[in-house]
Amino acid sequence: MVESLAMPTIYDVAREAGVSAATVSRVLNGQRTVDPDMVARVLTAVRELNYRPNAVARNLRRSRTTLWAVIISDIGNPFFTDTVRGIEDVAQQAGYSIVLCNSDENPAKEETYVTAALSEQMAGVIISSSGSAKAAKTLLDSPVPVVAIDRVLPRGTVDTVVVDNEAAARTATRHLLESGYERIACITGPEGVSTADLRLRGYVDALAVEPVVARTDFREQGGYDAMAGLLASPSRPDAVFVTNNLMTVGALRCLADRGIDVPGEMGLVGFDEIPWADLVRPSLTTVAQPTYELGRMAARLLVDRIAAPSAKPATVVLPAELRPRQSSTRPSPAS
Amino acid sequence: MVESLAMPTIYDVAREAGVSAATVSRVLNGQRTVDPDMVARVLTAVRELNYRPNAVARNLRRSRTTLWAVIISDIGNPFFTDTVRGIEDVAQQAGYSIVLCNSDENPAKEETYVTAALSEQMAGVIISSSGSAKAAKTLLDSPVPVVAIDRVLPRGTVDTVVVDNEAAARTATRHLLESGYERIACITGPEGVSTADLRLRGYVDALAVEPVVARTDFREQGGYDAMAGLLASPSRPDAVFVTNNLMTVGALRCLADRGIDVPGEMGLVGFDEIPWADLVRPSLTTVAQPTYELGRMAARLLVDRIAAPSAKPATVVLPAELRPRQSSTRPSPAS
DNA sequence: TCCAAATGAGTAAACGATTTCCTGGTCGCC
DNA sequence: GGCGACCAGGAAATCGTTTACTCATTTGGA
Repeated sequence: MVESLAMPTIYDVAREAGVSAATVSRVLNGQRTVDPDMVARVLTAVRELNYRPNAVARNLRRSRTTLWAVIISDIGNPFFTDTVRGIEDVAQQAGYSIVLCNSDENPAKEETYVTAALSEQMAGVIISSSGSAKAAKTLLDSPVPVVAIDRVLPRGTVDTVVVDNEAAARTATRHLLESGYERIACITGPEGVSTADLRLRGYVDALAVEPVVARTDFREQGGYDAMAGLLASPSRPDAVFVTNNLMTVGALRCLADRGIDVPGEMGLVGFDEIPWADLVRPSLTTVAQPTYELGRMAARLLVDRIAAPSAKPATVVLPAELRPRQSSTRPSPAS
Repeated sequence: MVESLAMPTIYDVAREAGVSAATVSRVLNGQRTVDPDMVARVLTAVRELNYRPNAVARNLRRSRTTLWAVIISDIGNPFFTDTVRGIEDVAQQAGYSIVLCNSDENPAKEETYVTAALSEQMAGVIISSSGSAKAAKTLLDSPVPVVAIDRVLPRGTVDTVVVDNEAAARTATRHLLESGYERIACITGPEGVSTADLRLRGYVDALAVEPVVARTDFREQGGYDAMAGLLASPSRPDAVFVTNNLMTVGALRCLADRGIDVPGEMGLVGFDEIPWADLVRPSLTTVAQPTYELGRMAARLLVDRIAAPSAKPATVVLPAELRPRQSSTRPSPAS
């Protein structure tokens, strides 16, 4: 077995086995029956030369790939961990591999990844939009199958998998009201990102009084700063509904830094489950999403879409579930 | 602007602009100076047709790509979040994009991703090996530039970026000893994974007495089960050094479920920083790694390796830092 | 003014696989 | 025995770029 710098091609294998390149291809792809003796010769040649088909050439010739781009907005968000697993499990089953692209809530990065996915002729795209209208338009103008997950695509009529954000936010807000909190604020994400807007709407909807809203990014530092702002404001709340997990952590850290008692002085409900919500003291009340199932469903929709590109786009809405824990359980005023 | 099913090719653009395909290519790649008038015509044609170069064809022709495969062992581990960011920042700078592959600590999956990376002619691979000797051999036998990160590659002489695991484990164990714990156990990962073995060695090294070791996977459930096992064993420890973050969470949850007081009844030090280590009660003593820097360094090594494929492989060892918090602070026996 | 060098654009040959088309041989059936 | 269907294998076209070559034209220097 000679090691050479250049990778062996199918012609090298053909020469070594004494057959034509077409035969090698047929052996490797099992398209047509090939003489058993030749099969054996080809396979040994493949092993001898340590031959590995060049996927780039194959993809060009076939003008399709077996890759999905999964464009998520924050790889550091545990929300996406299970979601990606769900996608991956279905993809594997269907013969696709996934490549993960982390846009980091940055529209420019998102656009880069979208154009890359199109240039690379990806078989499909699953995207949690960071709100870039340009990226959305690029995708919609292209023939590539797309599924939106977690967040709807701006102005997009594509397959979509989301949770019932508005209803879940209403439930969370009502829960705080029922716990006896009176001045409930909301910390939410950027305008134009569907989850931020819908969860805000649910909160406003459930509230009888004037809403108190802090808009920030969906990151931890944003949550920290927003919480600090609310604490300093004249309309200081006695409870807060935070519309994603990272901002919840930020808010929590802000409260801890200032020694503010949760849930005594400040009630807290966060959106998205957090792996350690029950380990922290006080334990965190959260709105849990069926993350793994979201991923599975998105992948299934993508498989179907690839099979039937012109079918009518579907929207799947899954329920989210309130998990009441200590951070929203107001001690009785007797104490 | 006519929408057609087939993507336009460079020849469509050439025809539209009234030039040759070569000229279009030159305009788009800025190789040589082209008549400004032609440049303008080409660019409008590109816009008209919504043309996007086919990266598959380009890669084939150039016989190289601008993609790096980053193969990590667990996407759910926050350790990798910052690491991937570090890699990404350097990659972007150097004109590469990264595709993330999650092996999930599964050697078979890892092998799949390795062969995929080679087939797809990736420009380089950064890998945190889950211990598959086969995957390692495949990589080493190939001409693709490889950098090992976090964990050394089995039997591999490649560029490597790690922390000083043994020293850090010694420090952590000594810290528990100095805090007054006497029967210190160690929960570590699979044999053959370098971090598991080296951290164990550091622990054994620092200990004067007979070590108590539980081997499991690097996952949360494994940590839970290992902790449960230690609690039930005759040689029940009064402190435990856990060699990664997920297992630490598992151990912590096990202790919480059984109502065992930390740090009173059981001291705890975990390897890897955890984003919420200071929010949990008791706060967690950890060995923090320079995660972002690990990623940056690995990416830099990869850039260098691509530039000089036959240079001597380097190993970079970065320091890890003990962050003492409550979980290892034994209350004075007076109480 | 003339020649060499430089420039700019087009033609066509790669890149490495898959797949269509074609050829020669075998088999089965009348 | 003859004819058509079938089969297996090879030659060559093809996917969409980039780029080595070619050639005409311009430029600059002597």
